[in-house]
Amino acid sequence: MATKIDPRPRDADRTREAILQAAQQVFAEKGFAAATIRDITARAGVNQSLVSRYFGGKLKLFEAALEAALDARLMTDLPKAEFGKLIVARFADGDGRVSPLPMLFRAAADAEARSVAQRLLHERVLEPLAQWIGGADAGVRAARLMMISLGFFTYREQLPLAGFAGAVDPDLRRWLEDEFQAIVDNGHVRR
Amino acid sequence: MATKIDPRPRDADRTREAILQAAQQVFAEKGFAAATIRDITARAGVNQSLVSRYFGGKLKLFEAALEAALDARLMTDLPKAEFGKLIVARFADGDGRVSPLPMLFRAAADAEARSVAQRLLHERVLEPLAQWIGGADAGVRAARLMMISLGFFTYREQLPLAGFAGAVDPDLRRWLEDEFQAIVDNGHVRR
DNA sequence: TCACGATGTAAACGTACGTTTACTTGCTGG
DNA sequence: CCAGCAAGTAAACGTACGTTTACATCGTGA
Repeated sequence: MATKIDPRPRDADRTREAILQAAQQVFAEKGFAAATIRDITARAGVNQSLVSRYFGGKLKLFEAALEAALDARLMTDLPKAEFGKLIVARFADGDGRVSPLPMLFRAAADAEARSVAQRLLHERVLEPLAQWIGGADAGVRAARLMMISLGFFTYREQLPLAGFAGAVDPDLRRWLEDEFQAIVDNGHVRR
Repeated sequence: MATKIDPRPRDADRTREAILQAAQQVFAEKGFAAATIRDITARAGVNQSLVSRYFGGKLKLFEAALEAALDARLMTDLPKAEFGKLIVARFADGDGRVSPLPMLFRAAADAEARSVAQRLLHERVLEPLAQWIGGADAGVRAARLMMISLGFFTYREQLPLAGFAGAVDPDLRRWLEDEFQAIVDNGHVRR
């Protein structure tokens, strides 16, 4: 028999990364409580015990996965001039990355995961967002942005209704674009 | 020893109702997966096996509880002229009833409960809402109303941030009122 | 070379859950 | 008065989970 070439030689960093990526997917799909370590590690192709070894448990893995997902800048990398169109396109059509938003609010069912999500949402999303928006009422405008985003995601991915699971209704899309654009412009919807 | 007066004589209907009310509370607080039958029945003061006996299982109990919570009209009982102010007051300040919205989206973590929530949300909330709003684009406007409501609840109760858990910021409140009012008026925000 | 730590695995453990079963208690119609 | 059914209970069952443990395997520095 030919010498077996192991396609995945022993590499702790690579294994850690594989677990982390699988965790991002599974946590985003199923939420914290419904996601199982057996599912995550199976998707990563590694043994289940490695989660405890490398991350210290399920909650710590969730925290690491959420933080990694939030590492990619979520909104503040877009040009303000066309923010509305671009952010709706990113949310509605996807851009290939795993969005951290489903992870954020699907985690809320579990009390421990919720407190982690709260802290990270505040530190990594809301504060940078308010800074990026700027101005006196930046906090309120960031909150509005967050509320609409969460509502959109909840409505679209969490409770997808008939006729809404696919493409977004053009009128609804235009309203979303206007709202998002108004928030970064001056807080008022221009119509 | 004096004769013991049982404060809760055998009464299947009363027991059923006690379970149903406890279920509404616990499901709203913890979501479907995190809520346990033992917790619900303990709060109702009855044996755990009665859930299977009276409702046929946890999922059926959830369906019954959600349907009962949705029985109270959620939005369409308010006068359209002051809809914005009143609906925000109901959402932000509460009106004593158990709101079905937390149940709705906290259920979304579980796949089976989610499909139940989807169907009931559509049948019992969105369709009556669109009918109540009326007009050609009633569907889109109902969707906007639902998105903002879900976003508000998610942001407020699910991921309560520092400074947002208590009273709602006056500016944010005004924005919410305007948005809600505009949806029932003509779909456009008047400013 | 080879012992030893790093890496990975399989199996077992303890726990908590939803559900079912066997049983007890209380009421009521004839 | 009492048989029979409704109502309620306690305990057990089967399962799935996160975690831990004991063991196997690989690579590498002295």
